[in-house]
Amino acid sequence: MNRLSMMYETLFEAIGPQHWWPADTAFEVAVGAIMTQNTSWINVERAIRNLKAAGGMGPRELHEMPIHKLASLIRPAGYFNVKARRLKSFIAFLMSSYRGSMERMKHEDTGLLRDKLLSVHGIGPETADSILLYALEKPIFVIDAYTKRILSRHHIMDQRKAYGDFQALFHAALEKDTQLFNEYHALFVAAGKTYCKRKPRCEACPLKMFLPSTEKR
DNA sequence: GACCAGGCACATC
DNA sequence: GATGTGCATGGT
Repeated sequence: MNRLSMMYETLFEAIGPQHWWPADTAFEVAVGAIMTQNTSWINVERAIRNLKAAGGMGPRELHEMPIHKLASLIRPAGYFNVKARRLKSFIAFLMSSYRGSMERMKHEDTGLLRDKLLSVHGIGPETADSILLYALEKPIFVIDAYTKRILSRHHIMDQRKAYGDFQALFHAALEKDTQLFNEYHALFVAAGKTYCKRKPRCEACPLKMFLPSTEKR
């Protein structure tokens, strides 16, 4: 059993299932993935509530909504002008390529779809992979700031290495299992929030057993 | 008041 | 290819 598998088992035992992604529909996952870029989830929840209250949490509704109205509704999520444009770009792509249907998008070849998502304005590797894994249930591992930080703290890979380098590590070490990837990434985020911020709390972290003994602070 | 949060596009070297 | 900057709200 490799180290990444053991870290997963350890986190799952300690923290338990995270039940990601918190959303009612695949489309809502995608919207949330764009809005949570460099933003705490609590603020995204407010924005999603605003959209729902305005009757706008669907591809058609958001496609027809004026961009300035969209921006004002998602204001609590921050970067609202930028994100309104990014949401519009994704929805235009969803409309033109899949007639507004996440289900039709799901039937696209995964590798090809990833390339297409990456070509949409405002969708980078993490957002694309979040949509693939959490909205479309494809076995693609999502790398985020917490994942990089935790692996870097454990000297498994330097934090400044590229997104793809981190992702390759997981794809090589683990079975391509959607449920496993779902849970593992969510556990990294949960563990990162609690134990691995700028001021780490390694003494309380379930992963401390994987640290060199000189670094357990 | 500083720092941070489930990134990305764009400019510049 | 690597590095720097703008985007913005809300919590600690």
